Amino acid sequence: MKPLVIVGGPTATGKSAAAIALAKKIDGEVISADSVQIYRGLDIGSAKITEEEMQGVPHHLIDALEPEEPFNITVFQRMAKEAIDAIHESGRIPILCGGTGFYIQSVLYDIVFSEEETDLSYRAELEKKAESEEGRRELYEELRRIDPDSCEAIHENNSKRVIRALTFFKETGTPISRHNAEQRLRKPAYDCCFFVLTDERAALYRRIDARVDKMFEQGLVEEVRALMQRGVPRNATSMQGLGYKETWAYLAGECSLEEAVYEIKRDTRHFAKRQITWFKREPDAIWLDRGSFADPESGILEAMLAETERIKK
RNA sequence: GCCCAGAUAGCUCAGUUGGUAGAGCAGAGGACUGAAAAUCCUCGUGUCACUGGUUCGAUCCCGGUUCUGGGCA
Repeated sequence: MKPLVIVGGPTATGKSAAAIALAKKIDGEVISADSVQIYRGLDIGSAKITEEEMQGVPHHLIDALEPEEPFNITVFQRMAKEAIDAIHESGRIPILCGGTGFYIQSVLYDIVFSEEETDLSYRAELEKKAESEEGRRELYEELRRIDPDSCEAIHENNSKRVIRALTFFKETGTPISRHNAEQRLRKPAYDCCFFVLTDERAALYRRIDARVDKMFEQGLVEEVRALMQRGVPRNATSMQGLGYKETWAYLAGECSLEEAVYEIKRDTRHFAKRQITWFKREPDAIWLDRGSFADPESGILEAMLAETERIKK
């Protein structure tokens, strides 16, 4: 199996810097597993690292899409696999670095998704139906008919996932619950070192608050204004990013700047919690807690180097 | 100084016609396999400010004290 290093963890734990430091030591290249940094022009709000910070280490899947373009896990998976293959080809080590656990998993386990959705009208129809409460109930009953196991796993209120289950069945003729059960059995597709950077909760939250304040000092409002003026639609995938949707609301006059800042900090905290939950399911992850090192930067690098010896060969 | 209104969960507040109390937010935990920075689920004991009194029983009624608003001087 080919080697792959993964650097995951919640936001604001120093993943990017750790990945670069490691890349320089083991002759690696970085692939970003981040649903917002992929977009050109979304720099401040995504805490995208700069050219200088990259220190000459090649980075993939950063600035790879225009802000108007849609993005989802299948696009990510395809692009990430292409990058990994190319890096292996050149004899170097790919380092997948980012906070989106779902994306990381899709690569590590090489999850199979269904074919491209062809009938978009069906999905639109379901989405319209989901706007009302009785419509949502009907969708759920429909799901119960075709795939009762999914009803066990998906809550009635989670119409996003109910809709996906229904469209999946329509496209493939098989219940998504069966498909998911199969995918869950997959084993890692790489010889992998999976690091999860973390920190004591209070320290993490302090760092998140500081980072959000810094984003506004750096001009997040201007960044979002420029995207608006460029004509990026509000419902674009890129504008769902934390910091972007709230700043947009502020610029649209829907809330005060203080409210926007408060919400970004709060929602980023919630997000960090969800990220941690995601990584906890990973059985072979090596957790590196910043608080347990006298000097987190060098301590984490040393720990990573010791582990990656195994896959370098 | 006087008058009025408050004081209940970390915060904002509701409530108990007297039988020791509950929402939202915050916080915590979880799910997730084509929007994932998305979407969704679960979790609520706190000297009901303090202190006397009435009462079988007071957070609730009455008196006093302290504090916080607002008004009048």
